[in-house]
Amino acid sequence: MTEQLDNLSDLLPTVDRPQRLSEHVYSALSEAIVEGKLPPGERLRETQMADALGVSRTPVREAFVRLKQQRLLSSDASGAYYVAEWDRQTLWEIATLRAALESLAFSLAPQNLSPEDFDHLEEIIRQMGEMDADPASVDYKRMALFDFQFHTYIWSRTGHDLLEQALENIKPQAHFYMFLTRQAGQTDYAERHRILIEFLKQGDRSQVNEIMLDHIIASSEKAIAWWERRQDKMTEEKEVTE
Amino acid sequence: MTEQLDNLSDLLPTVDRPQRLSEHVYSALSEAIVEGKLPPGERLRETQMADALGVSRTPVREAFVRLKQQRLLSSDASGAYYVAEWDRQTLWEIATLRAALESLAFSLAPQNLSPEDFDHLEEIIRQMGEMDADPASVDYKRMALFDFQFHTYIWSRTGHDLLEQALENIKPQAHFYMFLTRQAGQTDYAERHRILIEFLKQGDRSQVNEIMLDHIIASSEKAIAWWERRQDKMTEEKEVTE
DNA sequence: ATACTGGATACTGCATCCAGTATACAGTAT
DNA sequence: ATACTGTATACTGGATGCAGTATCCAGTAT
Repeated sequence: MTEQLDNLSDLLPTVDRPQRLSEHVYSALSEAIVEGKLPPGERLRETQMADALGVSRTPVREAFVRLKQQRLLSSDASGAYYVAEWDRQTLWEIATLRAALESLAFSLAPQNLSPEDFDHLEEIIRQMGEMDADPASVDYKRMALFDFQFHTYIWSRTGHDLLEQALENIKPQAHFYMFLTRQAGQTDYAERHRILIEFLKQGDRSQVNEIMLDHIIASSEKAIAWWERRQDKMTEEKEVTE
Repeated sequence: MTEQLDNLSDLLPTVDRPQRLSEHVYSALSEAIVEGKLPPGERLRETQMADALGVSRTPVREAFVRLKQQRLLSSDASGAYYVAEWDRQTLWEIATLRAALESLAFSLAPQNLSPEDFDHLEEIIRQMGEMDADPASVDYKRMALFDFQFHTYIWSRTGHDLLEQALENIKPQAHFYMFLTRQAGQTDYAERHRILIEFLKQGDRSQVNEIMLDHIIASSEKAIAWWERRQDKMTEEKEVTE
């Protein structure tokens, strides 16, 4: 047993360590909040949540803290946690912040994009196009998946870990935003992303802000209007129940 | 006792709640790290830190998690924590990310700035000028204070909570960066901020990126060079000690 | 009935405890 | 001596315990 095997780590698959429980709790909660399964304003209790998920309070606590930082939860002076109630202002903040970060991403990525990368991105757009063409088949979750595949791919090509993480952090909110625009009837995802590819290929870098503002914010009014209508409806229903 | 006092909260000073312990731990650690009191690469143990600060492990844990998110700590697969070791790449990431966020801040703030706000900002610059004029008296901590007063004031005028928080989150890193540029001999703080005021007053908004890149990144090479020299020196010293 | 007050209940923040795993070290074999 | 291996120690993630405080509700006074 004295042979040299200095490339062992290349040969063997890495054992995947069990994720931290707080990660699970975090993703379960962020998904539920974004999809509206946990109604805005709802109070969340550590104990209750721990019991529901079959874990102790510690990981729940950690997830709560993180969700609060991301504005998916809010908390009052006494420390009680609530599902955040978003309004026009919040949605605007999310959109503008994301636009600023994506601008940086899109101004950095081009220098690291190979022809193969573009093939990959175009394949994603092709699939988006299929869904756009047949609105009946539209499944917002699948479309969201494509959208995020596209954007996270760009993020990974920025060579900028901190930026990548910042974008990752507002992903749930962006996800929610996408959920809205889709509900509001948007069906030109492929086309809108094709514009981005064009920009990456040969765009004028100084235009990056306008491009991103258009991509992310332009459709916001429609989405927000839809959101506010839904809000009203939910409030009514609540009043009936009570 | 039936008089009406519906403006009670205006009359009485609010009782200041005791801050969370994890906040104290967080700020103590971030300061220590930024000022190099905790050497990069140093392993930090929850127990040790808890004992040192006279608290239990729980708040220390919470602070560690937050510091890790902000890249002030790193941790390996086994979960052990270390003071982050920054390199040229990290410093570049911090500077570019901050520039992107400040760009957004500086494009939003002008519409909310009153003449009084400008008076306030100019007063800060005046004090900076005094320190610049007399390099011998320079106290980096005091200058950092002015710098942050200036910037956080802008942040608070953006009307964008999420952005404000994002900037607040990279404040320790920005602070460290400032610490570097100061060591590297920069003495034109007042002048550099005067440019920003000019921009806020009447600048061409589409130039915001260039302005911020200049303000934040232009001096980075000097700072990074200084940093790398310091790194080398510290490594040598360490070798002597060992 | 409505408004107030006191006490029971419940929840959060912090401390401590426990289990599983990594690290350090000493003893053994080469 | 150097390399290996088994054990003892220590550390982290997660569970639980405890104290202080907020919330809820019933009983009393108006």
